[in-house]
Amino acid sequence: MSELSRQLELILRGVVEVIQRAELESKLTRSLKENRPLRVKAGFDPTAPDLHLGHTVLIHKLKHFQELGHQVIFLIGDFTGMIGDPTGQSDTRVALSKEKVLENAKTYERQIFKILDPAKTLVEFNSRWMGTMTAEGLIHLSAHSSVARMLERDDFHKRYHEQKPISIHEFMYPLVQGYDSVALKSDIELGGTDQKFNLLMGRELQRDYGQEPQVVITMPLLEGTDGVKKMSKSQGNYIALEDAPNDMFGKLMSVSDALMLRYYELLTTEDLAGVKAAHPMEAKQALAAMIVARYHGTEAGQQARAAFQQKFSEREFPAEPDVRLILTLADLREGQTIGLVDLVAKTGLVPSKSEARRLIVQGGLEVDEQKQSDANAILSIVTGQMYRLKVGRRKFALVEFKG
RNA sequence: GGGCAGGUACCCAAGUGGCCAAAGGGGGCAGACUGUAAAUCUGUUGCCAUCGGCUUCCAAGGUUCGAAUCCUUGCCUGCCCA
Repeated sequence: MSELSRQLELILRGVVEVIQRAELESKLTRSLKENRPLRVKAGFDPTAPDLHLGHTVLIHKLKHFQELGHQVIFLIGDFTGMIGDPTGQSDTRVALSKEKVLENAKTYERQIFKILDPAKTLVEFNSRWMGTMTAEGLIHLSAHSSVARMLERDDFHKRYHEQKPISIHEFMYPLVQGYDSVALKSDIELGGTDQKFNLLMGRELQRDYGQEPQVVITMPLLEGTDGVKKMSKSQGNYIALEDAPNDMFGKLMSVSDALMLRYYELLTTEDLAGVKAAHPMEAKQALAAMIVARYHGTEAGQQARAAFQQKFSEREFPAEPDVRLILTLADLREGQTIGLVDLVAKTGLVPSKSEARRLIVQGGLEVDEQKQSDANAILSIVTGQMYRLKVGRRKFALVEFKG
């Protein structure tokens, strides 16, 4: 197999679309001939402090390029993050402060290097060129596209017809992202399928600025834990790379069986037929352990699995409760008693007393493994004794009174 | 600048003087069941409380015995015209 086809095979694994395939091949051929690595860019907006599994689909693809000896550019959209990518959004996104964006960006670098080789990765911030662009420059940039062109985009189109607001600055987003490719002279840009419009804008702008247009490679979107919408920070359906091992494990277990297969497909190299043949719960636990191990180490993966089994499969009180509550005299009524509702509320595991009451009536409270469903019950507290509360399905508190 | 239509709970969305703490859906939570924090079914979903009370329907005023509902002003959004 030639070096070209070897590279192509790895590059094309799992991708949805390549625009244009022929251009990719000629870029690769030239790269090999001239022994000059291609500049491969993928951008991420630091709109939340965590990268999540959805991003890793792209990062793994970057990793492939890195392994093939190309120059990987991890672009942190600290400037675009302040605009907010309107892609797929039905509302204007809330603009983030510069401070917040920078704070988030810092953690990104640390997180990607769990996958990418730091020595071979170029980390860039688009504020480097956008932050110094003059108003004149911006206006010139915006002259490269038109309102009609923007409204071709389905998300804008919908919002426009649903009479929902579209702010002018949202039109700037694709332009700025496209300009990033000009500034970085990128040969290839990776993105999710939803990014196609933005990615293509890079090609147009590069042409306008006299550069050879980048090749666009789109990757599938990973659905979030709800199984429907794409995994996204703003939807809250994500599994962050820096989620604690137990959280990460639990979130993966809460995914539907169908979605589990999708995760196997996009996040692992496991044989899918084998996964389907396995017991769903076993398969899901194996997946969860695998992913936790990837980001927290093998041992953490094992431990998370054991903790999960203890807490949910066997419904035992966990080694480490969510809350340890020490009661003082001020918390108790006369005769050293406390109402159940008050007790549950004091753990802070429910937002209000009404919620605590509801939970109790519905049978969601256990004290020392005894279900307590009388909301008006009063508990006598013995000094120094530990009380183990199970609050709802997955929250536990250890309560003690020290006189 | 002018005209018109809107702003309801976490989200979407009914309600257009009392029967409204406010339909319905989504989401969340709980229970049952199970193979898991999956699926399914059921219940529940402002706050405080023993009956019952208190604060909500963009904001501030007003009309009324009584307002989410009517009036005034303001703020915000969309459409049409300029």
